[in-house]
Amino acid sequence: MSENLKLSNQVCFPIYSLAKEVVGLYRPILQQLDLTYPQYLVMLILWEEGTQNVSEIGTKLHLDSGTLTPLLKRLEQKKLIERNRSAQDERIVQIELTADGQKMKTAATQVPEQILNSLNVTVEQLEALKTGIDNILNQIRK
Amino acid sequence: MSENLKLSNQVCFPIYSLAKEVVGLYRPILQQLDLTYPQYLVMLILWEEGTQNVSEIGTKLHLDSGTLTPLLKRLEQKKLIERNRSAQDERIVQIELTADGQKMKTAATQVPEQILNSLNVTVEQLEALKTGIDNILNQIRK
DNA sequence: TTTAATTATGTTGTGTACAATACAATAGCA
DNA sequence: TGCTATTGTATTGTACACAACATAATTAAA
Repeated sequence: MSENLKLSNQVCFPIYSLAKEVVGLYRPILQQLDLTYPQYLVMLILWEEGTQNVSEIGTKLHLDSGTLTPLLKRLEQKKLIERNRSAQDERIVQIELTADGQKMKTAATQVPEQILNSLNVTVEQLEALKTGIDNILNQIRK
Repeated sequence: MSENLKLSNQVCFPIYSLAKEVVGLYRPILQQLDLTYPQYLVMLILWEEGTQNVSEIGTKLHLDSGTLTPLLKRLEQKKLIERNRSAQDERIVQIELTADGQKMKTAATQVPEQILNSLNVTVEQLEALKTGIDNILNQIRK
């Protein structure tokens, strides 16, 4: 196999591995909030942008309803969100923070700092990595 | 929130997203071999390095037995591998390619090329990304 | 040599992740 | 208005992914 062909394995596997490591870094930190990483991503969107449709959340996180529906039901069970059908269009389910969910935002402000610490790399390294990843994501998604 | 703190979200989420996109790129290509991406990774190891313990595969892929045992049983059902306990140490399960599994190696040589094409970026971009990812992986794992 | 610790794998439970499908509600159009 | 296509969500089935625990075999130590 030529060197170029090997390269795809040598890049794709580290991408796959790094994502698992990153989720693993979040795990003990988010455990204090009783959240998983995908659940945290949903909460971030609600904290930043307020009430959202299921499909809006799905578009932003690139997750489909088969993933989101059970995930959102778990957040609902924890009393962090409410799921209500829109009166105007009954197909739409609005996802809204509860008071508990809103309150969690304060505790969650500590998460990024803890992650940055455990990543243990320079801001310059992170920014370079972000640029490289965004380039490839744009190529793949366009 | 300071810009630096936002950075962790702005890097970690793209890492998480990119990994899903990459696995998604492999999906239609590997479908022709009736393999998933993690199954393909196991087959790659067996093609390159021959018979392995479960734990050796787990170490190389950073996967635990709760993931590997059912995955390996699925590969066994497809007659691509055999699982045999070692006579010397009966705790050890040796994972060995069948003739069918060995034969698949030829068809699979086309996979890296197809992935490189669909990634649609330059080799330089890929190598830069690989360097960035490997740096962070080393930091996290050390 | 009996016991204790370690090792290797398996099992169970929870939680993504996505394809395929279903279905109800809305929108667009003839 | 009625019909059709589209939209938004839910359901089902398959497959990871990992924590926690269980179990059996081996090794090490007293």
